[in-house]
Amino acid sequence: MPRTPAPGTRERILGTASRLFYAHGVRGVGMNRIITEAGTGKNLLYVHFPTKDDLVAAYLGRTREWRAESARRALAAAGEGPREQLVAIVAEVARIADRSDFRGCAFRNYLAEFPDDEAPAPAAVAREHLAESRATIERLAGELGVDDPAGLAEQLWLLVDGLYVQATYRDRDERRRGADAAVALARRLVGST
Amino acid sequence: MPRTPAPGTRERILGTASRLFYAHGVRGVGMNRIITEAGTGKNLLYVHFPTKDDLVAAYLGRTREWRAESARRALAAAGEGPREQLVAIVAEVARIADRSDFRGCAFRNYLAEFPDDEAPAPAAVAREHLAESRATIERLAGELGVDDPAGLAEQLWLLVDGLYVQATYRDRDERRRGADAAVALARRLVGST
DNA sequence: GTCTATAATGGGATAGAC
DNA sequence: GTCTATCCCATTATAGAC
Repeated sequence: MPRTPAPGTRERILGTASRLFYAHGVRGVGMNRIITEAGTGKNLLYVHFPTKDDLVAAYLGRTREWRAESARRALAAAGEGPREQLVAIVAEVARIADRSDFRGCAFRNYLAEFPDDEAPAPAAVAREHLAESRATIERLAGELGVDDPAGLAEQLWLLVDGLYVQATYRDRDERRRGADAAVALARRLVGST
Repeated sequence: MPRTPAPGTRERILGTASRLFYAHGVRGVGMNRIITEAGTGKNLLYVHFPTKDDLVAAYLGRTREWRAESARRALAAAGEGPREQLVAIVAEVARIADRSDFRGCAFRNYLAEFPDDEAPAPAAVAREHLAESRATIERLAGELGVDDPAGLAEQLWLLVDGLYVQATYRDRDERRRGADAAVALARRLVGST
């Protein structure tokens, strides 16, 4: 019976690849660099991830998981009403966008880099995450009982989009100001005190 | 005496390259493809643009010019007060973002694709354009005489950022709704009727 | 047998030569 | 415009270390 391969290997490769893809862009990072920085052999990487697209899809899937987990925790920590939950969503993005190592949304960055969906698997992960995030905002806006829940959801989603893209080109002080403005505006939009 | 080169050649090359860079991303378009689709010789292209970075910088510079011209026209068509001018800025972006061939902001897309500024010239063009656009909003917000002009400028800038990034991944119907929401929110923020 | 290290392969990239 | 030089890419094959 063949021995189980070292259990940490896959995670180590994926962690290194994720860090590099996120920091420098997917096309800006070659497989050789991932192999070198992960300290693994070339063969082993291709056992776990037969193609680069598989590795990219795993990177986006991993990012999607921790983003969903982070959002889930933020919603759990907020009050139960849809008003508090909507503010919590924007505030969570604002808090993330304020981190020094944050360089924008991995999914939006990926779709900007590959507009033609030439790699179906990673593009699907990115689009699914965006659709799911947006659906949450639409659902909460609907529970709010306002006149135009769809319009409110659009406006809040604009703030989320804006927060993310600012992180791709603004310095940290500017991002901080953008984050504060986004949270303040979100509170105003949902009619919170 | 050597004949003057055909005057349209440079523009034709640059036009073809711009269309391709914008549609498929800078890294997604090779020089061979530009040469083929422009119907020019390889020599001629490298005479006008010695390196790909030169061509990319010219593409962004050209885009910057028509964006500045379009914004100038929108401001001239709007009322003279800062209130109307600020709404006109957001409305102009919303109108552009609604076009079927629009695929987001060329500068934000470029910076998402090349986060490391490895090519100094194009990155400088992109960052200068963003800084200049933002300065216009800050100036107009300052002329408005509100309590927190910097905060208002941040909020309007979030809308502009959001409008642009939505165009990179949403379909046209969704973009239309986002554009309407952005203009409505901009009016509300500046206190317009 | 599991992994690393390295060479080899085929394709496409920029760029230059003629 | 075609042809070539040089390089980097993803991927595969080979050789060897523990």
